[in-house]
Formats: sequence, structure tokens, C-alpha cells
Amino acid sequence: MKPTVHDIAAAAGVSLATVDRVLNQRPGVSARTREKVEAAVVALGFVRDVAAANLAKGRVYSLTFILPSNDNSFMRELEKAIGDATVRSPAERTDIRIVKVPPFDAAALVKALDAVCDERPAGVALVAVDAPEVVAAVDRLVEAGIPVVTLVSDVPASRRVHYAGIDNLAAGRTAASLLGRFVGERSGAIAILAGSLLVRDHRERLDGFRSVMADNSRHLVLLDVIEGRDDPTLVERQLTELFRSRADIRGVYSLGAGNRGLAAALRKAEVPQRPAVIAHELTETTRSALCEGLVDAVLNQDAGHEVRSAIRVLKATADGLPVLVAQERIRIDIFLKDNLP
Amino acid sequence: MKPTVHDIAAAAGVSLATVDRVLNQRPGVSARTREKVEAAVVALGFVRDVAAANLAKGRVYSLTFILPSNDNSFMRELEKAIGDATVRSPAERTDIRIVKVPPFDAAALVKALDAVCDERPAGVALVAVDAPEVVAAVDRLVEAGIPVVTLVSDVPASRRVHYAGIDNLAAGRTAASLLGRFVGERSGAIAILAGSLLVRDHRERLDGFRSVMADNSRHLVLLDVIEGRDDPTLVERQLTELFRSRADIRGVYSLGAGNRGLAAALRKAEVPQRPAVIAHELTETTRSALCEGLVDAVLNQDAGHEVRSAIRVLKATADGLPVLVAQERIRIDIFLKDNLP
DNA sequence: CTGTTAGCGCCTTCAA
DNA sequence: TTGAAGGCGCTAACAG
Repeated sequence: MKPTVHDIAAAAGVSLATVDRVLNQRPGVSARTREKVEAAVVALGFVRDVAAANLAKGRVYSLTFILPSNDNSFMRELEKAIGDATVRSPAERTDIRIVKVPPFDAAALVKALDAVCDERPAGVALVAVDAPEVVAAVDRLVEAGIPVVTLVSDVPASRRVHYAGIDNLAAGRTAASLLGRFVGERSGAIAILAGSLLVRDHRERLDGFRSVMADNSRHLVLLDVIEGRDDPTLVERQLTELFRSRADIRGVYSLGAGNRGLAAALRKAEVPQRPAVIAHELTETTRSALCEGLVDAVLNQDAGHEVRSAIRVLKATADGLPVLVAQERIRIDIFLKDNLP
Repeated sequence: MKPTVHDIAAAAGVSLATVDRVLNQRPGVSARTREKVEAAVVALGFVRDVAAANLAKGRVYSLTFILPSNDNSFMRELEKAIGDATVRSPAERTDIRIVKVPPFDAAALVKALDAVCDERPAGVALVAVDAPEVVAAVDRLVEAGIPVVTLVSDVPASRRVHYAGIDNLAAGRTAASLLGRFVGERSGAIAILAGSLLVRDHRERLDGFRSVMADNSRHLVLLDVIEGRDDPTLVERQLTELFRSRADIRGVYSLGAGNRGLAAALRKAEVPQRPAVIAHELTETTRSALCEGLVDAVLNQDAGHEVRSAIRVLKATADGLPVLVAQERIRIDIFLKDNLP
């Protein structure tokens, strides 16, 4: 049988309360007694039953998610995933709140972070803008004892405890590698679409993409990045114009959101041969674009995984438990029309 | 506050024991009383605290995993994943046991299933061989009230409650789609390596592969399937011979295990241009083959995910809870050398 | 058919 | 510095 606190108490010759004090590192135990208890713990191989502990404590973890108020499918997906987590909240002893802030706006994010800090939640997850003010604000939270997890886009310079998102450098490299193979030997130009280079995820994808393109595909020219602010209308206009202005576009890498605009532009583009296209995030739009053959591959991050991972990490950290980093790695999903779920 | 059994008892004007009987669908409650309790449950929006229930029940789920005694990296990976689950067993209230059987051997599998049945575990997971006897044996377990989950390779004709593995048809299609693009316009032959067509996963991958090849790549000839029984030595010999016998091999699809043999054969093959190669399962071998450029893409199923999913499903089913199918879907990971974890 | 009572493993006053 | 006792939400004898 698994040993319980009772067994420890008996073995150490103390009472339950004392065992509990030692286990939870509370004061009021003499060094000698503490040692006896600790010895008993290792001798019997005691591991505390977290479920029972939580039951007794009646603990609930209040968590705050800070998201950009960006209206694109991926963000909606993310919100939905958080909503799902909220639904099974009672079972997981969490109390989740969502705060929205204007997108790509460091100042607004900082303000939100500071406001959230005053509510002293058990943990905070945010889609970060990579700016020094944000680093400082995140660090203030951590300083105040509130663990912070970045979601989707990271701020590595900060003291956030974890980043729940994909390796965007690798994503960019993967896109370049696939696009290079899809284009083949033909020479020509590659268009690159981003949301904003203010967010780290987009910048890193771009870096990864460029580096592999430089290595593998010297016969292709990378055009200047088009920043579409993840806005479908803007993206469509810019891309349509590009297609009109030059006829040698062999490939498109859309590394941000706003893919409704991409699909629209591709659909109406009058080109002899359709360019190879790689986009990010599997949404209604990109899914049908894949099926139609407008898009060749979609790199995806699973919003549900990211949210669940963020919650697990925040809870564990709030309890002072270690995080199994390997377990929490978020994969880059690659979808072709042949392996759509 | 979340309502508890006490609240329900008070609201319905009955005792705790009666509430408990209704909640757990135990007999010995009059229809009228039952209705009152059920009304209270919906009125107060009661959801039972599973953690507390398990604590009170002191329940442990004894689970048996039946694996082929095949010595390849993937099976070792699977065992390791089960081992990891065993380690955190106490926390998850599971008691996991592994049974090994000879690979690709329906009779042995049936015998093992029947033996396991006598031990009346709370659930069974197995890597299945797709044969009528196996269907019958699985159904006997289910008949005996023991939920069964197939792992990695399915037996859809049986009454297993769930399949924890990838969609192998889609995997085969994906491999064909990628290989077609990687090969490009050149015509020639494609070699196909399988372990054994007795297991459903290999057969399905082959079917998916062939169908997309037929659609997309008419200029490529598919050679007869080489069955290497997932045995590296055998695979190496067969493949080496093939490379010697014809010089127009443009691509290789290795849909089984035993990839050490594949890598060895590729490494020493004397061919003017290396064929495009797609293999399954990310292991030490395939990983280094990817890095070396011997293999172009690896399709992978995450053994850890599969094991954890199998456990969740078995536990849920043992408790009569529904399974969230969408949640339990196992993804096909696609690795290029650019997105290796 | 229904209720009383004593736990499951742990935490937390309150006294000593 | 320590211990006794009660309770978290639920289940399971054992009585009525």
C-alpha cells in the first residue's frame, strides 16, 4: 500500500499536524523533529496525494489570460480553447478570466499587465509583444510572486516561467524547406507576408525562412516583406497589387494571420502558373484553401494544446512544482490536403 | 459556491446516501425519490467532484498493455512511454502491467488476450494484429466487461472502445504527396518497404500511398512491396539488392520499422542521384538519417501521446464516462530536418 | 426503500 | 514547538 501521512506520523513518532508542517515547509517545527519526519518520508517513499490535498485545501487557481483583441480565426480559436478550459473549470479547480488588449500595442499590454497584477491571480498567460516595457511589466508580475507564461509569442528576455508556443525559427525553416522543394528548379520571386514584425513570432519565422532560403534556394529572390497587420482586407489589396506588378512570383509564404485576404487574392490572381503557397494556422479559410489547391501546406500550432499546457504550467508553478519541459513542448503541425483532420 | 451532495440532499429532502445511490445509479431508490434528486441536481447545476469520489472509493485502475516483443526503436519507445506512465501511477491511480507477445502472430495474441481476461483488469490496450481470431478474442474481453483500446494498429471490426493511433490511410497519402513533390518531374521507380501486411497499419499506409500516387504521379512506377518484417538486417539486404538491380529508383517509402537497415542500404548505395526517401517513426536512426540528408521526411506518431490517450480512454470507459473523441485524436507528425525537436 | 455513520488522505484551526 | 479534532466532497457499510 502507498504510505500516507498517518504512516509517516507513526514512523517518525509525531502527530499528523507536525508531518503536515514539514511537508508544506511551514514554520514551527524543531530541526530535530523535521529531520525525523524527512527521514521517514524518504524511508517509506511517501508521495503526497495531490488530489486529496487540493480537496482539503479547497484550492482554486485564478488564472488570467491576456489576448490581443485581433479579430482573426486563430485568435478566436485561442479564445475558444480558453473557453473550453473554463467549462471544465470546476473539475480542474481553475477560475479563468480573459482580458483583451489592442493588438501590436506594447503600451496597452503593459497597462493591462499592471492592472492584472493588482488582482493577484495565481498565474497569468499572455500573447506577448516583444518590447522592453513589456519585459519590465512581466518581470514586475514575477517579482510579485505571480508566475507568467507567454502564449504563441514569447518575450525571452523576461523572467516568464515558460513559453507555450511553437519554435518559430524552426517553423520558418520548415516553410522554406518545403517551399523550396515545391517550387523546384524554376527561378523567380518569393513573396513574404507578415502581420507585424513587432511580435517576436513573426520575426522569428521570417529569420528561419530567410536562412534556409539562402542556403537551399539561391535561384529564388525574396521580395520585401509585406506587413498586412493580420488584416484580411489590407492583405488582399497588397497581394493583388503585387501579382499585377510582376509575373514571376513562384511562391508565397504567409507567416502571419489574415489569410482570408491571401486566399481571395490567390483566387482572383491571373497568373500562368499558380505559385506554391505556405501559410500558418489551420482555420476554415486555410483549410478550404488547401482543399482547393490554392495553398500547398499549412503550418499549424494547436491552440488547444497551447492553452492546456499554459494552464498546467501555471498551476504547477503556483504550487512550486517543477515543469516537465519535454512534456510541454508544442509541436509544429504540418498539414497538406492529404492529412487534414 | 459549487453545490455539493449535501446541497442536493437538502434540496431534495433526502439523505446523503440516497443522493449517492441516485448519482451512481445504484438500485434501491423509489422512482419518486429518484426524480426529486435528479430535479435537484439539474436545478442546482450539480457536478460531482471526481477527485473526491476517487479518494473516497480508493479506486485503482489495473491496466494491461499487450505489446509485440519486436525489438525495434519504436516499440522500445512505446514501452518507455508506458514505463513513464507507470512511474506516475500512484498519482493517476493506475496499476499498469505489460505483457509481451511474439510479433505478427495472431494465435499468440489471442492466447495472451484470453489469459489477461482471467485476471479481470480494469482495461486492456493492445497493439493488434488484424485477424478474425483477434476480433473474437477482443470481443470476448469486451463481453466480459473489460474495455479494450487498440494501440498503433487497429482492429476496426472488433468491439474495441477506441483506437489510439494515427490515421494510417492519411499517413500513406501524405507520404505519397510529399514524395511526389520531392521527386519532381523525373520519371522512374518507387520502392516500397513494409514490415508485414498482416498488420492493419502497414496495409492502410500502403493503400493511402498507392491511391495518391495513382492520382498525382503517373510518371512513377510503384515496385512490388518488400516485406522486411521490421528486421533491419533483412531490410538492408533486400534493399541493397534492389539498388544493384535497377538504377532508376527515384524514391523510397519505408512504411514500417527496421529503418536501421534502410539507412545502411542508402548509405552504401552507389547511385548517381540519391532517391527521395520518406520513412516512419522518429528514432535515433531516422533522426540522424534526416540530418545526414539520407531521408527527406519522417512521419511520426508520438508514442507518449498514444499511451496517455489509451490510459485516459480506458479509465473513462471503466467509469462509464464518455470519451471526447476529438480530444483524443493522435496527430501525424511530419519532420523534416528543419523542424526536428 | 431510506438514513446514520465512519472513513479516503490531507489540511487547518485551536489548545496545550 | 507540538497535538487533537474537525472538515473538504464523496462513498460504503450497516442499520432501520
